[in-house]
Amino acid sequence: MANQDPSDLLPLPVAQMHILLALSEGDKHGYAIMKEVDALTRGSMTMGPGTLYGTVKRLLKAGLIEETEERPDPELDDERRRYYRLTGFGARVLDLEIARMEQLADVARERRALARRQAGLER
Amino acid sequence: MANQDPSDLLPLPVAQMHILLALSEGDKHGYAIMKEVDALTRGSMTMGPGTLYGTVKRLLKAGLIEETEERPDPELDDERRRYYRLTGFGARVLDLEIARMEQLADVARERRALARRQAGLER
DNA sequence: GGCAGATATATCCGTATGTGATATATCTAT
DNA sequence: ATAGATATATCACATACGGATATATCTGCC
Repeated sequence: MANQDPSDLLPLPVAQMHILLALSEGDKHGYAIMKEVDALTRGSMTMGPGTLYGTVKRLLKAGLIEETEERPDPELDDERRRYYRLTGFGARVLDLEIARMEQLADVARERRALARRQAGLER
Repeated sequence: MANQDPSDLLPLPVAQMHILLALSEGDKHGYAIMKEVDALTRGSMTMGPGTLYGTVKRLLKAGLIEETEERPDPELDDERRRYYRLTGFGARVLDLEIARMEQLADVARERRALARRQAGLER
């Protein structure tokens, strides 16, 4: 456990960010997370099993996600699955990471616009 | 060289993103880049020399930045410095990375807002 | 002149992260 | 029954990051 300051974990590695985001919709099992990432990025980011299961292990260890015993309708279920859930701590980290990305993207966009304007004037 | 599709390089590692961003303001030498990153993130991200020089090497190799012979006023200069410049290719990659971050942050914010609303209703 | 501290680059090494390949097994639809 | 999708897991390699260390120069100050 040992839940430190969530901002210590920033910037969050991309794979971790994507998994937390997928789980923010609700509990999901590993394979479903992979599909979700694929869908969300319209295929521009494909997360293979190596990245997925390795990263899930790290997220569990860091307490950002937890495995849950709750399972959907037995009809829809599949024994093999292992379901994961975002913890409160994980949600806090995710929110901070989103804010970090937004801030950085904002500053970056401004700078690039300025740079393009200057390049234009020099011609 | 071998300049492939810039989108192949996404997502850009954080350190690479920050260095490209620093250079989007104009040519800079390594140490100045470190300071810039520190300033831009208000100290929340400190880039040490290991990360800096290692990442610069990768960026050069990938053709995202290049070393320039142009130097400022001899009065302001320092022999030890090595100046770097964003290449056209690097600028394209940076723009794509900014767009990726914005898109992801937007979707993420929406999802989190929705999740919070649902958590509220369940109470 | 000499000293202290900031500036500047560079490399090393351990750790963290990411990815493709491979393996194994179960489920689903035909 | 069998083919292909679903599902988890691990391995080995590659890339990325970060602290520590080393070396040297510059700048301001006394």
